[in-house]
Amino acid sequence: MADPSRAQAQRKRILDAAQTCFAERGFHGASMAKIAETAQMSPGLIYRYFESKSQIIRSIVELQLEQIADEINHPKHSHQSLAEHMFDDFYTRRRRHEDDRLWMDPGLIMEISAEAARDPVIGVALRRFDETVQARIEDWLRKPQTQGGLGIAEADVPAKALMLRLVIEGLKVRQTRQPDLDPALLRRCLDQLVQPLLG
Amino acid sequence: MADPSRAQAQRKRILDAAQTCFAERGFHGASMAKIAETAQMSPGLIYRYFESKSQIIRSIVELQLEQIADEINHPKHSHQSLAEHMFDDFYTRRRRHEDDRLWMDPGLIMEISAEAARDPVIGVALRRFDETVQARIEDWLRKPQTQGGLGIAEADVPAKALMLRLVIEGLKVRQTRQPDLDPALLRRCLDQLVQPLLG
Amino acid sequence: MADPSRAQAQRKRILDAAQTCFAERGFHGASMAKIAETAQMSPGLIYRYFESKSQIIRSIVELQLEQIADEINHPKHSHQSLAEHMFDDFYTRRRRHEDDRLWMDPGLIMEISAEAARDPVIGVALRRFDETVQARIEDWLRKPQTQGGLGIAEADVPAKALMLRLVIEGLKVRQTRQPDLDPALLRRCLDQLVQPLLG
Amino acid sequence: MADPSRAQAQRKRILDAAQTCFAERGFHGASMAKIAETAQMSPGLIYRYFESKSQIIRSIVELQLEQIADEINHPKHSHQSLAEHMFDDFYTRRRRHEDDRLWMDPGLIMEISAEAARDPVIGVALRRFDETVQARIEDWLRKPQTQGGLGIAEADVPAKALMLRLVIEGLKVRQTRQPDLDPALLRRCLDQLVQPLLG
DNA sequence: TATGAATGAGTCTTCATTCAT
DNA sequence: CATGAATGAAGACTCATTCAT
Repeated sequence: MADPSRAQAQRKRILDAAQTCFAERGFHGASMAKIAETAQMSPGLIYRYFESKSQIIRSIVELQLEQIADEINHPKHSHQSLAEHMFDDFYTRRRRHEDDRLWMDPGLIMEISAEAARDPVIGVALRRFDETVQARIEDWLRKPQTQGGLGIAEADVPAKALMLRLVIEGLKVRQTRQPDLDPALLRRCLDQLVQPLLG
Repeated sequence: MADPSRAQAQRKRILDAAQTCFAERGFHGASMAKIAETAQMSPGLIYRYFESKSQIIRSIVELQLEQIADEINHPKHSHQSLAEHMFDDFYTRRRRHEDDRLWMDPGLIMEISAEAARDPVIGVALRRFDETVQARIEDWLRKPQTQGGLGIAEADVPAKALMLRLVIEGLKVRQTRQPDLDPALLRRCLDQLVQPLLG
Repeated sequence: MADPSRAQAQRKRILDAAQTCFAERGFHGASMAKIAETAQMSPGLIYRYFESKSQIIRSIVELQLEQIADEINHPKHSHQSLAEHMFDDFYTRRRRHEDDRLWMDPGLIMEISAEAARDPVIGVALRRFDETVQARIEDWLRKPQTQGGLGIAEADVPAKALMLRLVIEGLKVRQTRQPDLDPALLRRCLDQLVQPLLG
Repeated sequence: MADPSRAQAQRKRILDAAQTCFAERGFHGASMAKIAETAQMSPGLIYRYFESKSQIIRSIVELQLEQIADEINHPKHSHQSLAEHMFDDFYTRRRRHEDDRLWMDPGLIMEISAEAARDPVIGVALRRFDETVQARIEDWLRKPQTQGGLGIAEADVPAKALMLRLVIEGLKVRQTRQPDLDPALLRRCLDQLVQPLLG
């Protein structure tokens, strides 16, 4: 009677609901009851698919981090200019992924960073994914432009990858606090920041 | 016999304890009982000096933001190269201010950003201080180098101020997640980022 | 499976327990824990059915006031002599209504009067019900005896209604303080008071 | 060093303050801190003169009851018509006694009645004073008019004393809930009630 | 599988009372 | 005698989790 695909679907419903609630009210502000209501199921049922609330938080964190990692060198972005991509990303907060969950919700990013300092499991996960992302960014930077990369010299890769991360993460913070930032200004800023990255 | 200096000292004890607890467990993970224990006083006593837990959170937030704002154009940094300053800051997480409270605890920065999305009072405070900081950074950028500024042309000031903020805030995030980042790498990265800022 | 009748039954259990506790220890002397224990449920469960303790108090107040208002011109009393009715009422403190809750608990009446001076919601409710009761008493006084009223001349109605209320409320106070009052004495007293009311 | 008159004065200050606070917020709504503030002294000092808060409540109750008992056959009222006296009393809620404490604050009367059902000491005190008052009213009723009494026949005294009490206590309740009652109406009502009392 | 009522430990907060000064 | 800071035991209320149905 165990239907793995149904179980999978239920887990997804829960995670979707949890993500929505967490983005709105934070990990600690969102109650299981609210998550259950959002998922249109009973609170008790959630515990058939997740051991505890912190398991849900950890799953959300893992999913978000995976999505970020996937996004970094996603083919559809490789032909875009880097600045353009970051620019577009900034103003499309509410864009939804194909699985209907928000992609890198900036509020969640802050929550995750804060939670990482507390839940050691999340801390480890965050650091592990940080490394993955780092590796992918570096790959992307050093891959020749003919293969969708930037073709940067090996010696410059680590520093430039770090530069990229600083700006990307700084953008996430700005996105949370100043989502209506003047687009023209941001565009100019990003162009100036990215030029030396590529040059 | 109402001793204002004692009251002040008690408030400080409470804020110090709260900051420690908040940095360790987050605003919502730290209980008043734990804060009281850390401050070595009874839970009830805290309420002689603060109306509620959220008043304490708001006080912490204001203090942190004030410290950041003060630090931005502190004279002792104006003669330092910008990259050097940011570099030093990164590796001195546990440096304590003269009043013995941690200066810009990176974990707290994440908490504040997360909390701002929930507590509207903190949201407003954060936005107000953002504007203050923005103004100070711009002042600093446009002030002639003879007066300790960077002497940047007016037209470039807004974009460069934004660049600066992105990198600063990106550094805060990195500081939380990767405090043992290779110093040589960071140094190289910052130099490359800051050069175009000044040029 | 949301069972409205169960919810109704639970609300009743809570109100019954609350009324018992309030009558014994007063609105402020009765703790939610004690009410929960009396209702044989956990404290948390109460909050599924009532928003707060003061909502419970208000519900009790409303119920008591409704019962009083209902009782005033209840058909079964209209054919009784007025004095007889008041007399009977005095000595049946512990009589329970068909819904098993005490009817016009005299201790509660004092609590309500005291609380009305503090909780404005209760103050308003009390004044509103006062008016309702006033209107019903007046109706009863002026309705012809053939219809179960007293057939009192319109000009005399307001003063006689007030007389009635003074005596009724005075009886409530006596009931609290001197429940074992000599029946024969009370009977004689009421007869003398009511005669001029009717005459 | 023990100055009995000073101690007496301090006790009075405390009781005055307590009465004010209790009348405004009830026995349980008034905190010791508020009473201390009203008495313009420190909370700690109160405990030099009273063992506990409930001792203060009991003292207040005793004082109120004594004042009521005293007032009943106070010479200055004996030459007044009874109805007139009750009428005057109704509309002079804020009149202050020579010792500056409110006389028979109606709100307090409700508090006391409610508290009597809870604190057995107060219950006993209330019943004891009830008896005293009863005796005094009866004395007054049976004393010849030449001596300031009403000269009522012995056989009628108990019932008429009870009638008097019912109306007096009913008036207290009305005073709490409907202090702006139409004076002409009340006058008419009282006249009709008191006539048979005297006749 | 699903419900949602029920639990109870834990949270913030208040306040009568004590005690060092 | 007097202060008021300090205590700590409740109190109202919340919410993750369980379990009978």
